[in-house]
Amino acid sequence: MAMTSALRDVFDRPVLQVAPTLLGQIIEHETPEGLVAIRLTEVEAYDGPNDPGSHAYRGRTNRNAVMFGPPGFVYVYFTYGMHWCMNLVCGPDGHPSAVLLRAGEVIEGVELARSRRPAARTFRDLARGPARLVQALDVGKECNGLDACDPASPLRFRPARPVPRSRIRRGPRVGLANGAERPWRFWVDGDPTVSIYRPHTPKRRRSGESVSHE
DNA sequence: CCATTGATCGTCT
DNA sequence: GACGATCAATGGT
Repeated sequence: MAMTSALRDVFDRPVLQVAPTLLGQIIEHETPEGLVAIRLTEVEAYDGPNDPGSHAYRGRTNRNAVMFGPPGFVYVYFTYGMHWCMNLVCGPDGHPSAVLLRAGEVIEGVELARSRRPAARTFRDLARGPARLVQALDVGKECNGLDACDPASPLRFRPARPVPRSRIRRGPRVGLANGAERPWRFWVDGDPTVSIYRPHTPKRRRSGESVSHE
């Protein structure tokens, strides 16, 4: 079937163009428990083969396969042994780029989101961070490969008024060992739900563990 | 507010 | 075998 729709056109452009326009727009997940909707306040762009910070930098693997498909689909990955994060695939079919959804404001289903985020002390912490956002939505690996542009998909993109360019800031990406300096993180200036910046910290070896040759 | 640290396992080399 | 596109708890200022 032809993969065309006005909604998909939002994502079928270079990822650096798409990323800032997603701010202010909405991602929502409908489950048997109910609906949670989040207005995006922070995202990061990852540009496949040219980007040492991207999961697609070293080519296609089983994990990143969705990134190599058509735009508007959901790429979910597992990290740090315990967290899930979600992206929306951008660019033309075959170009592995995507936008990581880093933070947002819960605008529907606040009580449900709270029940899924017992550690969140405040409203603003419900989706303040990529793994937190995914937890508030109850997204996991079963959502990998879903079409966010299909109105029948449980996990879908809902267009809304984008944030004006004048209120958008950009800066280095978070938590990357390589490519962090590229200013491909975009956020809504002054929004309390934007995540706290943490630079990459290499993993420390526990004392007593051997150090390889050197 | 800030800095530090442990948790935990899929993925790739 | 090493390392994460992270978070929460803790303790200090």
